[in-house]
Amino acid sequence: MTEQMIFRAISDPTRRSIMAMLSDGERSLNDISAQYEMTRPAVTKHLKILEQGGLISVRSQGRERIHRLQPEALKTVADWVNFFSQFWDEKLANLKQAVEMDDE
Amino acid sequence: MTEQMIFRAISDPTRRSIMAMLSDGERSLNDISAQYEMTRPAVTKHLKILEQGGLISVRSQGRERIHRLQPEALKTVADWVNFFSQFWDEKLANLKQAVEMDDE
DNA sequence: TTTATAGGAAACCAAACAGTTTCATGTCAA
DNA sequence: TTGACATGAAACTGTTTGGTTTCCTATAAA
Repeated sequence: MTEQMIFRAISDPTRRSIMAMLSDGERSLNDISAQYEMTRPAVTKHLKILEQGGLISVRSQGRERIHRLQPEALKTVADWVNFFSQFWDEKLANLKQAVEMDDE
Repeated sequence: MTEQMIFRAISDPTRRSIMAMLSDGERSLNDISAQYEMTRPAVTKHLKILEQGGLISVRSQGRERIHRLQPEALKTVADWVNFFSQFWDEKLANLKQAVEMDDE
């Protein structure tokens, strides 16, 4: 679950689309692959990469595999973007800093 | 400069490293490639991909090519992450929304 | 206890990617 | 105006990636 695994996982449009789908709730592999034109094994590979990046979790339920979004993994990306945000939006950066201070 | 071009650009660790370097100020190709073990043409290719994603701009100055960070391009990524941030941090999401409202 | 359903695994493929080497071009400085 | 320097461009290469097809396993339902 390195930083690179996360950036790799979100670099593909299909995988970002799957994340959006899962933001609406859990889905089985069948449910997910039904939404795409590619074959089921192709979707399986995308899900594996998302799981390796920590962006989703998977559990078995009977003969199904249920996939759930793990959005906290995106904190890594948020932090990375936030470092650069200071160069384009001082106000937002300051507010974010305030929020982080407040958390401690 | 599609969303995909941006996500592609930031998916490579060398390119993210170059962005960090440029956050400190403009750099020529020579300055940049001196920091990496790979050859200059390899760095050139990375810079081209960053440029295509709108993350850097390039200008000629004499025989040099000066590269400058364009962090605003990361707003696209920030927006995308922010959509998911509502699922992990309500407080931060609300504050961000307030900032956006305030901008209009 | 068959049969249908949900998924896993392996072998394969073409295209994209990250890198190299080699050579050409433009600009600055003696 | 010659030499050094900064870069561009093209051809090539090995590996990764996103996809396929085929076959196998496990669970649920008839």
